Amino acid sequence: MKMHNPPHPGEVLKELCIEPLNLTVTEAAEALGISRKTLSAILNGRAGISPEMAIRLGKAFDTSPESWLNQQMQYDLWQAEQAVGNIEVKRLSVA
Amino acid sequence: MKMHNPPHPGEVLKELCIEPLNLTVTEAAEALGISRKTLSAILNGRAGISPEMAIRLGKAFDTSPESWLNQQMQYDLWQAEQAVGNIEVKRLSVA
DNA sequence: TAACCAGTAACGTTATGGGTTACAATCTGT
DNA sequence: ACAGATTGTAACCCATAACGTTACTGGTTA
Repeated sequence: MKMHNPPHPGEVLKELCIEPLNLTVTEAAEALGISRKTLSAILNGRAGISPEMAIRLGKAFDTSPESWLNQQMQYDLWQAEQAVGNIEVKRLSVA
Repeated sequence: MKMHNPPHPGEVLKELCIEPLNLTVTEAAEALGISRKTLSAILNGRAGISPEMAIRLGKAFDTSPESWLNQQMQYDLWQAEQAVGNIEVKRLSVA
């Protein structure tokens, strides 16, 4: 039932992009055109990947913005499912 | 180059879910457990699909929350790409 | 020791989701 | 034509979140 909680995209960013290239947070932030604080927040899971940030990451690391936003979506969805236990919604489908 | 602007998920929701079932906005909002105003905003493209809303839509219409969030992601990404013309980002990839 | 690096707290700005209430316009059925 | 339902939307409130600057603190290293 795919019950594994998805990693925060910031972790992936750190482990797959920043660390392999031996980049400091300061350097990376500068290259991305954002503040050191903002990147730090992302890397430490205290901020999500915004659409604009996904574009920046895509350009910097030559990846697709969608891949970043997809990870973020999986993460957010998981969080939301945990947060709201069972919402009361009437079924409206034909089934 | 896939230069078509993605439809707002609200349009899709209206055309594929609300209208086919002959639901009024008021009824649908009530069934979803949200305010009429909130649903109206979504249907008219003035609000996006939040993760929690995607869960509600998934339960109500027996669809996957991911499908709604995916549409929202495509829409947001396209908007962001239009908004920020060309952001200045240094390339950090190995290539 | 001095320089750099990272996390983070404090503060402000802007944007967005969501709720309630209320009003005006439009259907719709009797 | 009149009454009720339906809808968009404005006004106002609240909470959250992204982003920035400044500044402090602790750790690492040349």
